[in-house]
Amino acid sequence: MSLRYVLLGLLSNKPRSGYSLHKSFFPTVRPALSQIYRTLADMQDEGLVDFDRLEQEKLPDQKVYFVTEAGSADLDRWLREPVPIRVGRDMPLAQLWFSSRIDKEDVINNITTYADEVRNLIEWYKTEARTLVARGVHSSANPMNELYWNVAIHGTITQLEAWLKWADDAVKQISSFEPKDTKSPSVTE
Amino acid sequence: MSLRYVLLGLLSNKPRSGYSLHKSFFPTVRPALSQIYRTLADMQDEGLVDFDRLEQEKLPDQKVYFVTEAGSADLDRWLREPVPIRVGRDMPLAQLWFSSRIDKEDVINNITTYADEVRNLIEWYKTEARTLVARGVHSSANPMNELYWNVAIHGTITQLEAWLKWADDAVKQISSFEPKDTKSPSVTE
DNA sequence: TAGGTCATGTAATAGGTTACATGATTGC
DNA sequence: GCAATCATGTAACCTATTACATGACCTA
Repeated sequence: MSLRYVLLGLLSNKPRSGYSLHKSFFPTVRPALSQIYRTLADMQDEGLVDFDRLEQEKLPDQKVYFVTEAGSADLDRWLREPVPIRVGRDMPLAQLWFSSRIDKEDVINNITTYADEVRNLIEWYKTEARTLVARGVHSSANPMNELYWNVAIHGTITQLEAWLKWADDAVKQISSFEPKDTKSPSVTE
Repeated sequence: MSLRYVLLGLLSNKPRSGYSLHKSFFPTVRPALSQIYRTLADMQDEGLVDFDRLEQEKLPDQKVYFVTEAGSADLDRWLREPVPIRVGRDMPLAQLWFSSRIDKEDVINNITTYADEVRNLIEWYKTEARTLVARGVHSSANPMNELYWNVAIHGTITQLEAWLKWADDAVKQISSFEPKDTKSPSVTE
């Protein structure tokens, strides 16, 4: 996902701690906290971010990270540059590739489980995600943010709905498929 | 993608060398050859695969890997188990999230570039991929393979078509969007 | 008093890419 | 003669996950 640039982007909206950055992610795509800390440390070494120490009474100190000039320039450069697409690497499809080794029922079962999970995700993006974003828009100065954030969420939902449609088709095709011999082993060569 | 299981699956169809495994992947999802060699070595250490050395005249020796009993059991276990889905981590969407920092025209430009790439991929999966698979089916004993491989390819195409549809929508929405103030900086607080 | 939130991290492991190294054969 | 194909790998680097470690405060 290129964590570095997402962190730069988030910090450019508002400086915050590693802990707070972690919570800024949707739960569905949230990286490990330890990874965020390490990436921040690396970026600081490279001069892309820096931090102010914030002392709090009764709570632990925070390192409040912000984007430097160099970091800001790097982010803008990245935003203007086309980034690679990755398709066809999904594990469920990889499984299917070799599924003739197992029973049809097990294959259908997996696809169904998968579809249920996707349905939940769609629901989440249509409700929770929209709510989170609406709050975020409120705290942001730029009027374009609402547009872009909605378009981005719409993108994820479009993807998920494509998976659902595919899963339905797949289950139909697989369950209705009748090979010459399923039980009696006669055609071996 | 869980390379280990894809390699086990490919080898379970037919034993072959690391070099040959590399060529068995669609170019769009092909891992680095060095990664394949390393994964094979790891799997051999764990007893999931082993190899016979094939000496060729005029060509370098091959290590022809095959799946062991343990490897076969491991593959079957994995095939029956639901695997995680990952959605929303696509870099183009991550970019969009922070694109209010750059010009609308640059954003549209990126999405257009992306859509062109997707169109090419769709074309490829509908022609080349089908051809490659047709050859593969021919060399495979199990009658279910053709079904599963077609369903898998259909899945990738469905995904790609969803991206295209989204890209069209996105460009329309972004180009028609008119914020209150783009040039004159008046609403700052 | 047990579990959750706030807040920082290290260490080990796994997965993946790019660059580099070797060397014979084949086709243009 | 030069590039591509066949065939093996090592080394460095980057990205990501899981487990472990610390410690104060707050709530049930």
